Amino acid sequence: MALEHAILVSLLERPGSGYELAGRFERSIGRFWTATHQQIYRVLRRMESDGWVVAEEVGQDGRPDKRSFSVTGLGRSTLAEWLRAPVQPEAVRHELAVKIRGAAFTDAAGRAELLAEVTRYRAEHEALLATYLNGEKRDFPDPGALDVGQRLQHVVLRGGIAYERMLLDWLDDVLHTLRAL
Amino acid sequence: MALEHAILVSLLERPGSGYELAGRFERSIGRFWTATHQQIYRVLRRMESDGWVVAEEVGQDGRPDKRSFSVTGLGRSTLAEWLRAPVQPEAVRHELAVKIRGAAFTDAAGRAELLAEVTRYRAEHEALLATYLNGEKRDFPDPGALDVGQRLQHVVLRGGIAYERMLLDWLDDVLHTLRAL
DNA sequence: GCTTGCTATGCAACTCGTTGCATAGCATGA
DNA sequence: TCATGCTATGCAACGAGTTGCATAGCAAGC
Repeated sequence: MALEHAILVSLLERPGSGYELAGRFERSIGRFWTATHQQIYRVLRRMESDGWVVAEEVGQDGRPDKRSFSVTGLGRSTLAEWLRAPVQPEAVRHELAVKIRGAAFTDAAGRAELLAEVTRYRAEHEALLATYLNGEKRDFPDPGALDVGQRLQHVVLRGGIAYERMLLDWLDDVLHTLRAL
Repeated sequence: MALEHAILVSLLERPGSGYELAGRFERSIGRFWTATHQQIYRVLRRMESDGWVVAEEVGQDGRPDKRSFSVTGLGRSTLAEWLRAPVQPEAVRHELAVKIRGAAFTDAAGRAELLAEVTRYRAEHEALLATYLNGEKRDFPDPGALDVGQRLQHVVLRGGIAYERMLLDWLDDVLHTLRAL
């Protein structure tokens, strides 16, 4: 498991509350590690009791208090240790690929519906690519003048961009194949 | 959840036992949907009691009997229904991306170790790409003469190939970035 | 002769992830 | 004024996935 570590990285980049973290996991970090607020709160509580993070109560007027977390020395060294460990083989779960192979066992109407769904899915990822490219322009306008953290964030974002471009090309291939069936 | 559906597709392509399925999930299907034998046996039992698959006892000499499963009409229509449903947004879990962003919070020695790990990871995926390309040459030597099922299997394999090529290019970018830090 | 490995299936315990729901006050717009 | 939506946190229940272990006989190599 590594939600803990994704949270450590995010909190090192900037301390924040569980709610704020959930927001980041919807936006930036969620590009490469998804999590719901439930998971985040539960894991944060465990991390706090293990001494990886500490909370600071922040009173706010008009809304509930929030607990802003930051990473302790122990948290930092735990992360460093994890960074040294080999990358675990990923659990691949590509539903669309299953559906495409499954299309061999349905009729023409079913394949037509799949084609429509692939088209919708493609539009979704086209929009996502646009978001990434926008974010790149906004956050890394001058790639020559970045600090270490930014350069690493940029190379991860370039990975997302490369992935989306590859995906769009492949989806065109899929659409072509489905139409030619 | 869709392990059920991945199993349905695999059993429609060719009936087999839980053990055989586990093998396929290690090799071909596992490219886009991983599962252990435990998951497979448990889900198969549920699918059997729901009437999606039926088992045939096959006696074998010298080894335990096996139960070969095949898909029923109900299983087939369940799959058709699932094929019509929209693709669920995927749970992205890219550990390496977390580690790369985490590298901003470690020292030079830690970054050197990460660089070594990325190099190892790259070699692994280079080998995987070679396996895919070999499989393509073996299974689809004449792309003009394929039936519907094969054409769909081929386009999914092309997706795997495109993914691995993209990944290798990106890993080169990562290695370059880490070295230039 | 012994170990290792393959076919073949399964139990038990545990952790992780998901879903639905609850609270609570403020801001915003219809 | 009423509904919707945002900030902020949490419980409870369930389903999915992982890990360790167990059985059992045969084949192959050291």
